[in-house]
Amino acid sequence: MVRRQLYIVKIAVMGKSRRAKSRRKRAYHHGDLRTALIDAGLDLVARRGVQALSLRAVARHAQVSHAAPYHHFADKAELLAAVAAAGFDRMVAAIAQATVDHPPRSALEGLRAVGVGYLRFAFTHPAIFRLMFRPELTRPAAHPVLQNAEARAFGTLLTAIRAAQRAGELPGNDPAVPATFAWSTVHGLAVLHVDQVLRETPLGAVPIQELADAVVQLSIAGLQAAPRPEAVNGAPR
Amino acid sequence: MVRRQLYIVKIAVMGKSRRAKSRRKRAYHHGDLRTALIDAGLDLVARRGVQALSLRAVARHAQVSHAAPYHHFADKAELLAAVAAAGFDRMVAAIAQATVDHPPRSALEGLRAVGVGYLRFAFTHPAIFRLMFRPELTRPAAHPVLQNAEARAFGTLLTAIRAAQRAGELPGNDPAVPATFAWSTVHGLAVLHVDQVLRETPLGAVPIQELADAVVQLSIAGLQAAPRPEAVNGAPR
DNA sequence: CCTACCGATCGGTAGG
DNA sequence: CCTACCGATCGGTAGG
Repeated sequence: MVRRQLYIVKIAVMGKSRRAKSRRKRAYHHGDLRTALIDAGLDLVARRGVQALSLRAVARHAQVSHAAPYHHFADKAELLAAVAAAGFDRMVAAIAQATVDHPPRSALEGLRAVGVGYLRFAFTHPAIFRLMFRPELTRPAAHPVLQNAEARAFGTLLTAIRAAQRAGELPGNDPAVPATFAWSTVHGLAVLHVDQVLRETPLGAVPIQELADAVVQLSIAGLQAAPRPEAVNGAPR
Repeated sequence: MVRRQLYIVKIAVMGKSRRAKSRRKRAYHHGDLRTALIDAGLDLVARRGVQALSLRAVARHAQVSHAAPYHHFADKAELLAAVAAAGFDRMVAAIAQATVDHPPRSALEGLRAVGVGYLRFAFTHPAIFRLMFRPELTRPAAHPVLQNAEARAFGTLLTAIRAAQRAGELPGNDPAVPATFAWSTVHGLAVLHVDQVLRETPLGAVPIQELADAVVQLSIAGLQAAPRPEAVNGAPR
């Protein structure tokens, strides 16, 4: 307790003398370093990419020593998992915003908004998106915080599928396979774009937004057509 | 020239004395170190994952000093790009094998075989697959070898789509959007599985092979339904 | 929450 | 193709 007081005093003085140079500094020392580190991680990954996300770099970005994070996180993976979890929460917000921007007039349009929101988030925050799906950095199996955030994000998709099924706009009543398919579709486009793979193919010419709309559209078309597995067996349309 | 002879003699002797311990060693010194390094990279990534692919580790795995690779590759990225390119070639082979295993009776079945082959490769060689789509490690823009290999792989999909369009089994005559959609679909499932994301959702229960078949099926269904963009606007089936 | 320190690894180069 | 070496960075811990 006594020690903590001393820190705050010391830092307040430092903050004052350097205020012009880095105003952000003082804000990080009001007792919420944990949040400050997560914000620093989000900002750093957005600026410099996943590669730059060392524990020391995040600490530097938050203006603390590289030993400080260990006060709030067991190790590097736990810190990055928390950053990734924050990313999933932002993705959920982006999806919610997409349904606000284009109020759905049907359950299927609600589903489309989920896909559009997912892609919008990935395209707007490519580096964070990358981190969110890099299990060797975040070790999701060991970090319930991250798993829960993932579950919330996935839940928005699951809910939209279930709603469409209940409304009779999609066949079946088990959302598992349709959800996997819809997720695969938008996730695939997201990573192909974010990893700049499309750019190296003839497809690079088509504007990404056009591809995004088309892919979401085709995905829903596939879901609607679901209960005809024999269609592929060669019979012409 | 003289120097090279000396190396070979020296290594031959070493190889002899250690033959029981590492038979592979001698094979790496017949003048094709480049290939040996690529093979070592493929083997190493499969065993220990993308994380383990340092230039030095690859050299170690190939039983040469860590300076040796610079004789054949400008830097680490060029080596990893060559490994990734070899991965794309193996993927093309896997796709070809899938069409052999299940000879298509229609253009659409040919397209399905491409998707199944893609997924089979990803599931069989997850770590190599990961490397193939990690541009920060391979810097594809700087390595034509890799870009060409990517183009060959993508070409198999493009060809299958075009064939289906010409046969009248798929609508339209521009393969760009259908190819992007089909690729996104299988690629999305591949990375969600390889990155073990599905495992952390309720979907983890469904066997991956079942998901793979369903996703390919639904993808093709979406392509067939393509020319009805108004279908999503709420009209019940 | 900081300073100081550890061992380890890395990419790359000199120089033969 | 090797040995020896460089500078840099890293994750983590001691110890206060």
